[in-house]
Amino acid sequence: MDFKKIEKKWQKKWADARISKASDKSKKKKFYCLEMFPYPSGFGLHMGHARNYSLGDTFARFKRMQGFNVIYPMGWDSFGLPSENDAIKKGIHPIKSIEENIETMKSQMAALGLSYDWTREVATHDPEYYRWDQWLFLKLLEKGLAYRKEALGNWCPSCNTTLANEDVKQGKCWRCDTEVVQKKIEQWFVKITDYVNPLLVGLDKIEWSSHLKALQKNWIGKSQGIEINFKLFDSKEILPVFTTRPDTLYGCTFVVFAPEHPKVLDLVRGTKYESEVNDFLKRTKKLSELDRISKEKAGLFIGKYAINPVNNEKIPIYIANFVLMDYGTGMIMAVPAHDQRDFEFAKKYKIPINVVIQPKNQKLDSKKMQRAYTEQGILVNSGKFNGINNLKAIEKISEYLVKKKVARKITNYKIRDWNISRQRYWGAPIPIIYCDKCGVVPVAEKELPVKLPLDVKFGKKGTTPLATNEKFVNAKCPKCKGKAKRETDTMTTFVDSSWYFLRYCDSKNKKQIFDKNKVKYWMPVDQYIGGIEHAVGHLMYSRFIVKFLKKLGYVNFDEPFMKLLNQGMVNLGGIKMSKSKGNIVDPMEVINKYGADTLRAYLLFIAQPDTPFEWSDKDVQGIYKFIQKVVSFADIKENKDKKTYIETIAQRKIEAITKHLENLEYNKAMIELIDFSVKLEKYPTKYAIKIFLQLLYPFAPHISEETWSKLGEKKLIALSEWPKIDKKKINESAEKAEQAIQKTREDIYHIIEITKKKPNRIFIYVIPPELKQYSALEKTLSDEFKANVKVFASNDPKKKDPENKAGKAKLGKPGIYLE
RNA sequence: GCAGGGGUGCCGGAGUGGCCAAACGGGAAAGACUCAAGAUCUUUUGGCUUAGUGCCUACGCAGGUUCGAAUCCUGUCCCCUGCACCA
Repeated sequence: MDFKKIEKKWQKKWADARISKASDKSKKKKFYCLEMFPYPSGFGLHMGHARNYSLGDTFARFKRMQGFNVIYPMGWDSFGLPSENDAIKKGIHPIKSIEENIETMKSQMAALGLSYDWTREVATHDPEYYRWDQWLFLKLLEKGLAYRKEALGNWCPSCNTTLANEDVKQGKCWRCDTEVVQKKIEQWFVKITDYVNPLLVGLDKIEWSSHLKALQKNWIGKSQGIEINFKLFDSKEILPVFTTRPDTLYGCTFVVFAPEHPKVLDLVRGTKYESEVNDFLKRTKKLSELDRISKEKAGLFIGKYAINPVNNEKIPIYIANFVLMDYGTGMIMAVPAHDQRDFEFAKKYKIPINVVIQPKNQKLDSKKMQRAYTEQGILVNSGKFNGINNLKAIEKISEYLVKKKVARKITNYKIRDWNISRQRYWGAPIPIIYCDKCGVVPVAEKELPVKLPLDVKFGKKGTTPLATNEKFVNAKCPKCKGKAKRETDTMTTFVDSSWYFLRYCDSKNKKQIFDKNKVKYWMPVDQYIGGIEHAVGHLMYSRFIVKFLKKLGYVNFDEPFMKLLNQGMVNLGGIKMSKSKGNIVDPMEVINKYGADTLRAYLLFIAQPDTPFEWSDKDVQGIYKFIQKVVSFADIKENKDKKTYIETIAQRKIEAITKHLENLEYNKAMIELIDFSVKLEKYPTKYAIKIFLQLLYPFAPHISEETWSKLGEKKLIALSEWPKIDKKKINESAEKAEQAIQKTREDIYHIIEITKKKPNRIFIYVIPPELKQYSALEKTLSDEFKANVKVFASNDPKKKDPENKAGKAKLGKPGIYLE
């Protein structure tokens, strides 16, 4: 079987028939099927891509057959670090490597039989693309959503750039796994925090997995509580703290500042604590984020006291390494009796522990406590709130404090503004000019794009490649026309990818980011497919940008991706396939050996699409056998004996496979297909085979097309209509079954009558799938009859046919057998 | 700690109230073909077994509902994934 030849042939025929073309002008209902676009890597497609795109292509082909006007585009997330690093190491300019890589990957995608509409292709390194990144940036700036500030940022020492919080996974760089350090640097931020509520509320509208939604919810980290004002002792100064547990306020025995809190130095200035505090700050600063977390709680009394507003107690003020500057107010009220961290700290520094919540019918002794009591309970030592359940007390004490004007209700979020600056070359330049006179000046919209110069030097220490091109750096101030310098940072590639799906709708537009009407027709994306690693990055940014564009009036929807499927990883040896681990199987090798259809069908069959699976060559061979069986259907002899049976099966398969595909249960659909093929082998009819091929086509398009044409079909299967259930056939079959059962019942009575014998057992051997009804037949027989007879029905001649069991009774044909 | 998802035979993985000792694929065993291997095909693959259309034990564990439970309910144990000194 020459798969390569067959596959090439059909790929060409599909291209000639333009089956992938998504028409902007169509009366059909649209369907937007999208996969996350790849970075054009020098290593080409990996198995993860193959899995991702097989899922997408199968779905797109399915939807086309269902009669939708399907847009199924592909493009390139072509800015980014790897090619820049290659440029430094190997001296190849990114523009060269990227464009070569794109060509390679494109041909690999073709080999896999992916039916993209290439007329809509985009590449983010194209100035015609990134000018709209810059345009977006200017819009954000104009609306006050982009700002520049010097702040502690996540710095990856290996990538030599800052990272957004979303790029840091478990304290490490998402790209290179290097531990991230904190570095103070001036960067551009986007106020994604202005959109927390829409981002949260919008989740209810979209069909994403609860897991993914939870990730985003977690990341946004909404928590409602109150900000309580503690007074500085002997002063009018107010120290606000944020808490979600005002019910424990009576048990607060100290307050703690984050070490970096600016107030701290003010408070100790000129006191005997100053040098000690400075020492402590120096030590904490040295620690990386990770070390700081893993280290034991450590802190320092700073010689000052605060007043607990609820009982006017004078309590000491500390600084401590476990308090975060960028959450809440950077200061906490510590309740050692009921918070484990505070408990440990209090034990270490011998601070009093006051129990204010107790379980019912039990007294807690603070001296004997081994750990904080964090369960529910009844308030004690809490003045007029004694005896109240602590959950209820949260509300009561809050109200009391708000009334007293020492607190206000507040909602806090964990999510931070989005740092978009990268100190790297291969990205979209940020369209900003710095003028000594006028300050920060945006480039005018009509001057876009600010082109990324190709003539730069790589690998110069202490500077970025962009800064080595003086022609680029030195610019005229747009305002005063005086000498000025350009921003040499570029944007994170996540800006590029936060709107590319909109550009597909109108990829050639030179006048505007896109035509509103075209986007209105195609968007939102009906089915998005991609990795879960983008849960809080790309998927959050895209939602944000779309909401922003809606506010600007550019789009009329506020959620870009209605349905999302996160495909699972492909493992080998128990871990994810990766070049660095050396455990990869190259999809192209599999295609060369077994053909694209085998690879696709295998990837879809082997596991639920969202579950990781272990690669197995043996399993691939199993699917290969199946594919070969399909080929043999082209010259199979019809067997009309069981026409009704196999045609009814066909109806069932249409129903099941359609349902499974709609639910993205590709593996189950494949199981049904394989099962169908087993039955077809036994009772083949042309009608059933044709339905089978149509159902198989989205999964294994080439071989389905080939077999289809060998059966004498002139029209492409790709252009055929998705099979519909033929109710007549189902009814017909049900009727037949009903008749057969009727007849069986009569026959049983009849046989007994004429033989005058009472059989011990009756075995009904049947083919039709309505086995349940046969099984129920026993119940319809008379009681007297039932008392002596066992009725058994089976449709499995293989297992139950005694012929196969040590040559017992002959049982070749379906019918009634009495013993 | 918070949040999400799971426990089915040798393995992967279907099955959500009776066609279930459990689909489909892999593995293993036997046979056919072959000088042989591979490929292919056929059969077997929980235990007992008088070989039966039988009995017993089984879908993490323990109970419950039901004529009937892998499937529903309650409790419990275990595993995975994400976030995390977030106050």
